[in-house]
Amino acid sequence: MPELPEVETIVRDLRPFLVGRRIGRVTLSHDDVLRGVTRRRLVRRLTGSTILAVTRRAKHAVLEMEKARLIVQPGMTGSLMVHRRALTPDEAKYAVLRAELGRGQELVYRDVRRLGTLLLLDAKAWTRYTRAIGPEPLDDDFTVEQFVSGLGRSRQAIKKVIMDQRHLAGVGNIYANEALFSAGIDPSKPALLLTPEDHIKLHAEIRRILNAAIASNGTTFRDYRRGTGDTGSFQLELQVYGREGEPCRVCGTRLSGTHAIDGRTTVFCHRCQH
DNA sequence: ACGAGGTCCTGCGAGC
DNA sequence: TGCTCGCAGGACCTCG
Repeated sequence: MPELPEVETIVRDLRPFLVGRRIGRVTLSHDDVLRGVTRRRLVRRLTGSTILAVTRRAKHAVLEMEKARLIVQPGMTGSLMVHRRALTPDEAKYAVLRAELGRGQELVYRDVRRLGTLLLLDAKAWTRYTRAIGPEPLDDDFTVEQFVSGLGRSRQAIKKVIMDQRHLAGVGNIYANEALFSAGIDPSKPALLLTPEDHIKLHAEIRRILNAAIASNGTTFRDYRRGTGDTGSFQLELQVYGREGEPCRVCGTRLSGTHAIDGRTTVFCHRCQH
């Protein structure tokens, strides 16, 4: 679920509540969200640590502490928020990680499907981890040239390539669909067949849409909630995602849908996109 | 090297 | 009403 704009929203919402706070009691309901760390080690490392910074890399929220970083990858249904009162039974039911912050506040990672993951990385492991992820599309120095070199000469569908986190950070299924529509590019077009004009348009549209989605606090299609617990509102601005069979907002053509690209829901206008 | 497909999980809505 | 089936915003793995 959460793609770059959703995680960016979460991180911005949580930052004022988390920076400088010391973590008290920590509980974990399921071990299956952990990667490369045991429950025992995670709990021991978090307990008593002070959160120094809350940042985002790709689709991950990063809590930086003195000796380690907690990486939260929300997957499809993960959410992260600070509760300022006792959790309701429903909130508690899917709370995977709970970390007390004092003053009756609690940081909660909630994940219904538990496809999300938690990692605990030291400085060296973090460097290795972040180096394997592609460039941040919203960085000031993310140029068209950098974008094109990241695409490689792949014959794979452009949609799959821009969703590949090794090539580009943070773009998931919703924003890949939207950016390709706005750029007028067929999602199944092999990356190596994109024209220089395609590159310029797609680079610009990815950035424009991600920024617009952040301004709307993300897309709540179903589960996504901001760090405040509220929904985002970019779903009101989606042009193609979730609109299969409905008329294209530009030309009125019935929007097509397929699962042929990497098995993911793809919606596009066969008249506007080539 | 690449594409296809399965896997991890649970909930929900459609259809019977 | 109640059941089963397919599908869901992600990422990783194996197989051919």
